Amino acid sequence: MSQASKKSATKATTTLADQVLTKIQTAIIKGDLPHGTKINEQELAATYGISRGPLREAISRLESQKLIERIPHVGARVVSLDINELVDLFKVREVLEGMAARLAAENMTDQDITELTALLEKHEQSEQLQQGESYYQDEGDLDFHYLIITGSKNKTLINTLTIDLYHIIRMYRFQCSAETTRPKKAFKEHRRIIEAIQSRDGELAELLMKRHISAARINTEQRLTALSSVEQ
Amino acid sequence: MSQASKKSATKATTTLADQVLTKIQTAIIKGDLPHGTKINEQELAATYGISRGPLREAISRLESQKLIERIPHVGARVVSLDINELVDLFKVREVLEGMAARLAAENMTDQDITELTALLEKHEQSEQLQQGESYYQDEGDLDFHYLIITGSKNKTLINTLTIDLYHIIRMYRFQCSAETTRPKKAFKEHRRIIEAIQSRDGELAELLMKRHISAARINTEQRLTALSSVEQ
DNA sequence: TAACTGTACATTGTTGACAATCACTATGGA
DNA sequence: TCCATAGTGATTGTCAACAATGTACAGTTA
Repeated sequence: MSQASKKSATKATTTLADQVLTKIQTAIIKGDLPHGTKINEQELAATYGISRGPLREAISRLESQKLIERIPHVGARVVSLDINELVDLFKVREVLEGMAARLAAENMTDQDITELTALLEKHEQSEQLQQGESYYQDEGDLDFHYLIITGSKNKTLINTLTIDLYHIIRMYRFQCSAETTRPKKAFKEHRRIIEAIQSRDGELAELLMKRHISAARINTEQRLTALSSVEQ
Repeated sequence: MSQASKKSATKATTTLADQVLTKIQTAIIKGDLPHGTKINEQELAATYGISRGPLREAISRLESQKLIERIPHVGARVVSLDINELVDLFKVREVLEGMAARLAAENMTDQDITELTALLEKHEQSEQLQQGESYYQDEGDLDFHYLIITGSKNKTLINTLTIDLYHIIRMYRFQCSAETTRPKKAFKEHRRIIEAIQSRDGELAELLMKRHISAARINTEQRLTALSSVEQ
């Protein structure tokens, strides 16, 4: 009965601002709203068929997710990726997700770990199926990291990573198709991390996660510096 | 002198939402709006003499600063401190500020370090003057940490610590007068951290900062568990 | 008495109009 | 030609009224 009242929560009883928020989120992440795009309030409001009120609410949240930047009386823009800032982000990720892996090894329940291994096996299959296609692998990789983050059971850590930092990471990944060059390596690294968590070796899990992200960072740096030198 | 510019900026050409934001911030941090207080929009709007529009904007930002929590169609409440969550926060701080100290040792300019040592000496004087008074010491401690955080020159790290996490830390400190019991110890720890940064020893700076925050956490845990057992 | 139901009230979500501010252009002067 | 400045248009900030939702209370029924 209480479920009957809440079953409609699927999409019926959310607020307008929430609905539009997710739409704009995906638009930014997928690149439909490219970096640096000026956000015109009444234009966007008209696009989504809502008033400026809820739109501004959505913009406010997007700002807290670092997906857009706002200047008073001037307006909002989709955040633009600077290589140095991206490297900074990776370094913070390295530390925080390393911590998450350590805590996950300590605090995950056995069932949590079971789910994690199941996810890994699912990746193994899909990876064999679509070798070059990095799209799903990327989303799967995010799921992997997400499970470990939540497995840490540290609320501040979870919020910081999933709310404050991860949206912009998703954006970057989607638009740069980050892991295309090293999917097999990344997959092996995932497996080792899980093994460390299974054996409740927090220290090792932290070390491996740090290396995993560090490798991704270096890979990214090389790609982007090469890219920017071509542009010039 | 940065505080002087900050003061004038408050009333110059900021938006209404901004002005009210800072007012509510301090109200929450100082405890004028106690933990768990329901936030009534039109009531607060009337209090500050503004409309509900800018007030909702301010609430939105307070939410992103973790000072209040919101439920759609129900309302907003001032966040209430749970001991476990506070410990979680400290642990994340430990890792991130440790990282900040390491990066500060690597990236701070000589002038940055000069300012840092000047701050320390200022603390030394004021500490001798007002032994028991923890008020200023707390704010000074925050300045110390703030300088090191910004000294890391890592934008993501700076934003995460100063915007996403530090407001709630300030709230806790102010209301629980955290460091009253160990001001001298804390001061010595500060000095050693600075020495490590001066000698550009990032590893040592990180270690010392982690210990410094860890000690504060343990101190806090003991105080709060004692407090809660008394309440029961 | 306890639980359920429906109604009335209070609060939040949404809207469109109005005011304040900024960016751009053109005009004038040096 | 260049710079400064004032005017114009567009955009954001603010407001007050309206709609939708949740909450509390009263009344009814088992």
